[in-house]
Amino acid sequence: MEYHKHQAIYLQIAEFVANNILAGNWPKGEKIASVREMASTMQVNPNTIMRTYTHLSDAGILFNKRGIGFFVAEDAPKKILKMQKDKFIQETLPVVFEKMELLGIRFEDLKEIYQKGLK
Amino acid sequence: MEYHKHQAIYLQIAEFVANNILAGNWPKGEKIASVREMASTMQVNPNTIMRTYTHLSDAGILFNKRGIGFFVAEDAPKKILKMQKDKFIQETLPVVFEKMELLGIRFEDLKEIYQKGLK
Amino acid sequence: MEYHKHQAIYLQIAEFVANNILAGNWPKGEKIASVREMASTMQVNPNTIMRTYTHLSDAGILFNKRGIGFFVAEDAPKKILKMQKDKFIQETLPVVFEKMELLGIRFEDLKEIYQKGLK
Amino acid sequence: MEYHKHQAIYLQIAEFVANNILAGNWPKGEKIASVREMASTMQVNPNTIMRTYTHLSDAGILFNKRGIGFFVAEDAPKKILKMQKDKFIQETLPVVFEKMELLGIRFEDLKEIYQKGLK
DNA sequence: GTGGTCTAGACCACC
DNA sequence: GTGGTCTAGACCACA
Repeated sequence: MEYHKHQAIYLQIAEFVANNILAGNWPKGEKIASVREMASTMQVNPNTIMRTYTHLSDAGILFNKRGIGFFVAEDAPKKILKMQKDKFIQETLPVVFEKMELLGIRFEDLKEIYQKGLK
Repeated sequence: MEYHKHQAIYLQIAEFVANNILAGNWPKGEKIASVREMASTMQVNPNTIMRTYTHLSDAGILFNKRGIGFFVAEDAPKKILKMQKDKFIQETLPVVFEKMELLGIRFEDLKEIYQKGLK
Repeated sequence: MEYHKHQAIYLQIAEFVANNILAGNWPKGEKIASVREMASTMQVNPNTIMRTYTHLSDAGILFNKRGIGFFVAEDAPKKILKMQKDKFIQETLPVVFEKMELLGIRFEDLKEIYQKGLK
Repeated sequence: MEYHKHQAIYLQIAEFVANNILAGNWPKGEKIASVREMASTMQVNPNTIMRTYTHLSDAGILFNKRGIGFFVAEDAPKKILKMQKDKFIQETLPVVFEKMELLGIRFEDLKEIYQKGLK
């Protein structure tokens, strides 16, 4: 896997994990790769994977059983969607709106463009 | 200059030229580097620069006098903005709208988010 | 097909394509010959045909689906007429007006000649 | 000299002769090349040159002295201009007007285009 | 010298 | 298979 420099690697791996869950590759309730194993697969430091798993656990997408490992939470897909939605609203949209301002596109123009796109 | 592979080189150079004009480095009416000269500077084939210049001429950003060279058009900055606006509407917005659909964000939700961003 | 040297080959082929569309040989919405196929038929380099097709697409006479081919646009005949009209105004008329100047024919004389021609 | 097939060769040579007179290469009153000499130079049959000279004599551009040769008439340039003017009005303009009709350009549009061209 | 066109051949992404 | 881009090298008209 290639990493780009515009985002922390642990977040890029978090997206990778999330996408696998969404795709159904890793069913809910199932144990996922251990920190050391995943670190080896992804060719990064185990600490980085730990941050990824902790991050996903905080979001309720994973949960862990001490001494055993990390597991896919029951409603993981739903949580992932919410996570992506939040990220989209907090990171992507502001950039889009800023560029609109720069190019002189008013919000009112958006609706027209949006409806054209649906045709 | 580095080129990324996700966009044609001639378009990347076109953006480079446009940015220089917007920045005021190349005043309107002024002759810009000849095709061969620019090709040497940018380390690409003259045909590629020819394509860049023709592209910008079609957009009204440059004009040329045969046997003399290419020049920055009078209202180049205005045309560049229009070009960027068109590109944003035709390339960026569709992707944004598609992702909105995927994440279950309705167009009506946008207005609220937009107004929050202005505070 | 014979090519004359006073005009770029890709433009002569563009006219050929336009005439076929106007004549109804290539109905709107229909796929036309692929770049390589046409190149073989016309005995020119594929790049030259690519230029022809791109030129006609820029003018809205053709459109293309990536990986599939080029197609005749819905309102192609209308666009072709506009294209020919523009060419006539930008290329033919200036030459006519220049020759008028050379021969000492004033614009006012034209009207009389024009009306005689209608009889 | 190259001949194109869209016009009789004797007329093409007539234009050639006329242009030389207008350019001042062949001063008025001067004897021009004999029929045989010109035929050799132009690589055509003497009969063709004879038609050319007769045509120009009819128009008052040349005159001949029997047994001596053909000479440039006193007011040849003026006659040539009139000849070209007549040809322009009777041959060129009708074609232009016909094409205008075909392209949907009204005579009223001409004035605007004409004045733009003068800028 | 300038732009403009054309060829031959290559490689890529997408379908 | 399709279009799309790029290179290398050539030749042309025009100024």
